[in-house]
Amino acid sequence: MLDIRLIRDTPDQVKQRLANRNGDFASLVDEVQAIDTQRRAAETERQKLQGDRNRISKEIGIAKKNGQDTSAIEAEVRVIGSRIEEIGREADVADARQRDLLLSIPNLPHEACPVGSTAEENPEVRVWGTKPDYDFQPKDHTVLGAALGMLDFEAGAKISGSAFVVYRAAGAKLERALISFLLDLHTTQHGYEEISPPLLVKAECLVGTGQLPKFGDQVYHSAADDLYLIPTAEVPVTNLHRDEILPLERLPVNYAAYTPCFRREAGSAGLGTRGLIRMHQFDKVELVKITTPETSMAELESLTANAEKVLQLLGLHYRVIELCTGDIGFGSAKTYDIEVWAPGQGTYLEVSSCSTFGDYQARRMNLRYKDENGKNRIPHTLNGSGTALARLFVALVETYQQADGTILIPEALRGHFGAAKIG
RNA sequence: GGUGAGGUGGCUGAGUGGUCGAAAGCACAUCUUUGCUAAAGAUGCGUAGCCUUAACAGCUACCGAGGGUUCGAAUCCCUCCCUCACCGCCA
Repeated sequence: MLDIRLIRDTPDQVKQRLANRNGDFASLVDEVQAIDTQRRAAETERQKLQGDRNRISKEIGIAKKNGQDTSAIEAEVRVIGSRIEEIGREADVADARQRDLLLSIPNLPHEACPVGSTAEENPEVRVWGTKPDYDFQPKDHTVLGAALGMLDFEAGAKISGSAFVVYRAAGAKLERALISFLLDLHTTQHGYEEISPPLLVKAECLVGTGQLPKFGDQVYHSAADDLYLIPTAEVPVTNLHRDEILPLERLPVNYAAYTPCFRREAGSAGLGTRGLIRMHQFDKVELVKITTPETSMAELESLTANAEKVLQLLGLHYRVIELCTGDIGFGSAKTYDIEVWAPGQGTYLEVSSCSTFGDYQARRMNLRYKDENGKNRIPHTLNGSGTALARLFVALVETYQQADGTILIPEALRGHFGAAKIG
């Protein structure tokens, strides 16, 4: 969430920067300011009255010790007490309202984030490789998957409904090989610590990373236990340090985690899309960093580079685009998307989204660190997919398909997969 | 799931209704002294909010969480959570 002081001191600048986003947040900013004024007035009065009560109660204690009658003065305190209750209720209501409002205001786009309103205005940052040529018509991964017995969408639908899939045989093994390939790369080459977190988390975690309260309809929820299925490993992994004060030596924190991700995709365009492109459950290796504010921008570049390395090693053509202010996520200050080329689709697929959240998430989850002067400061959090598996699977299978219907396994993956081709 | 014990500041640990935000020790920081790879002493040392300021200071809240009793709660009552031990069950 945003710093209330920033809103208090420079509301117009805050509004101006939010105006570059999609949606109208100016009225929320006004409302927060109004509530903040109310809250502080009530808070000040409450504290003054509490001070009075503390002082007088102390006097009562002393008087009683001296055997004096205190009934009159006790009655006086009782009046103060009921006033404290009254004004305290006001203060609490205002406080809760202020927090709600702050939680529903998105992050300020970073100055370095290009201004724009739609995805069409996202600048392309760089391109790696070229679109491969085929002397045959490249097939879609669903066709290849069915022919090679790797993907079974009917079984997925039968067991769980639409947008679920069953990987089988070489498909299941390829998925598993990709997961360990990604984890090994990031842990041994890029310095990340491997994390295997719970897949069910408490509501506080989702508030911390920003999915709640606004996007509650997108996550699966177990009502009986009030636990949520994670939509991304970002949630449990970033929240590992919720409510903590990290020593400076601990930074930067670098975590890599493989988890399945669960998303309801309610009202989402493309949910009916054929194949693996948009599923309710998919695998992903996520990279998470916690850094000092000074280094977060540089860390965003290295995080993105770490994710790109995956595609380079696999020999997959991709491009990196930068999201404009109208297209970045709720909590993000700046985001790069990595899109891999899928020949069977004839389009680029987003396989990674690398963002810095500035101090937005850290503030929500009360995460701090001690700086060199021993002062508590708010660190920056970053995350990026390294990468999403289902779409990587699509790009890989479609890119390396051969005229005879077999699929070549790229050199870098053969050790993990244990064979040079499928079919 | 059952029974028992317990949750106090970075750690250990005292504190069962009234100058307790909390003794003491450890750790840490600064200073002093003796001196040498250590010792002694002094001082400081939680978090957040409010109000203010050039700065200091002041006030309020926080002793697992939330309620309650009371003029006053770390301390009494209720609910919940967590940890540990043993038992049961179990991948």
